[in-house]
Amino acid sequence: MTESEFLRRYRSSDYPKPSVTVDTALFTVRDNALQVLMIRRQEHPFQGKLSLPGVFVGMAETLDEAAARALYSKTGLRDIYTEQLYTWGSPERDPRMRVISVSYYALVPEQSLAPPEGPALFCPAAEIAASGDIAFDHSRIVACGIERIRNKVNYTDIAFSLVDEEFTLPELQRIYEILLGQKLYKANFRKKIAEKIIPTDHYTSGAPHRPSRMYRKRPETAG
Amino acid sequence: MTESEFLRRYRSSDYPKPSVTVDTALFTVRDNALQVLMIRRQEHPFQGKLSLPGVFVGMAETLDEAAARALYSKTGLRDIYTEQLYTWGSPERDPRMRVISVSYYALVPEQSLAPPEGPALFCPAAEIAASGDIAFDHSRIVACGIERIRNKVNYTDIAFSLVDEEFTLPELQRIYEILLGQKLYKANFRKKIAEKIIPTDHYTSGAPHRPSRMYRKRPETAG
DNA sequence: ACAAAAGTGTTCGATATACACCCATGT
DNA sequence: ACATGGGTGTATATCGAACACTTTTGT
Repeated sequence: MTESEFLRRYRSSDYPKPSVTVDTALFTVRDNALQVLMIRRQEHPFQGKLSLPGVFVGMAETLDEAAARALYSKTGLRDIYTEQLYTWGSPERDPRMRVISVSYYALVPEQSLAPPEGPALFCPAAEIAASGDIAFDHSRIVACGIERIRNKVNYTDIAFSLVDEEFTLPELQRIYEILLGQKLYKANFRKKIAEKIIPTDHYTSGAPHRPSRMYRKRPETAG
Repeated sequence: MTESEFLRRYRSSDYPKPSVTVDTALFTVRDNALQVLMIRRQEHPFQGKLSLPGVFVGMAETLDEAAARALYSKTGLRDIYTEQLYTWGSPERDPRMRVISVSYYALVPEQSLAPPEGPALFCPAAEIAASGDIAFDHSRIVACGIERIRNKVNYTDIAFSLVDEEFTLPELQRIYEILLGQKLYKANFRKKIAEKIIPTDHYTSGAPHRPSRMYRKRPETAG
């Protein structure tokens, strides 16, 4: 039997088929805290509880596309920093039926976000991660996202995804401090990121102290 | 409508349902190289090509259980170090139908493995990752596993999963060197792992040089 | 005695930590 | 003038890279 013949005879309904969703934790830094976009559920199951924005994976889209679709529908934003987190497959995680959830996280600067509307709202991520009253296993997904972010801050440039295109170093340092959960020394911080940034000739103004210079992220040097 | 009423009326067949598999890359160090267990496919699709051992996820089992099941059926081993890698969801990755693959990797010491039988065989992982002639996207999964291992070697204890319960430091160092792809200095290596090991009073013998002491892994200190 | 590999102490340089000080602005 | 936070130089501690040397076995 040739491969094409095999494929013609193949009956995919012979195999068990769970549903697959993509649930996305959208993080931003607001009010000196890492916050995550949650949805107050209007429908069963878990009506009234908070959950992450999620979509069923369409039969013709990739998982990344499904995540982008979910984010676009909630924020109107495209080209957000997005990364797959983990896949959750406990048979009891959804009371309706067997649902396997591929979780993603995304990072956006606060400035690029419109105020959330309708059932969407931002919540301190640490509180969601610690709460026992969140829909599905989404509390654990948020916890997983926080951990991943904290791990990657020090050896990648993900923190830059949380500031605008042009930013000051005090701003950027505050982001690092919030993600790491600790104060950093100004001088040391600047030495460490010096190679990752490019100065502009813009300065802030209006504050009752010395203006701060604005910078851009230096494009990654390949190799 | 109450939640239980909602659940009674819910028709899960209204939603798209891809198939979900778990594909597991079982790594070991053999012949001074990182090797991975591959299966020569007896059936379509990709008949005759190499693929990773995989199973369809049963409707009542977790993903971890599916991975353990796949490993047990190929190796007869239980309680192997196993970790989820990444989930692959391109619509074209399987020519039969839409299949989403949750990939895992596992690490075992060579000594605990029986010689592979039937269509199973060990292949140098780097070759599989570089090959363009592997079934599905399994070449990329292996590449992803190699990268993950290399990243985790330095800040976790995964290398210990590749040696027996009792091991010598030259043995362990060779594992590290193979995973990292570079020679290490004996003295520095020993200083670094000194806190992770406990000496036994066993020694190797028979070799035409000084015997080496055997060690065990020190149990993780919580906190 | 010698080869071979196990095992240990010490130096050197890079990096991170900590602190001290200067600078520019609004009030 | 001064309070406030932006911005920079310098000393110290810590860690890893590199090397030199000693030890124990089989032949």
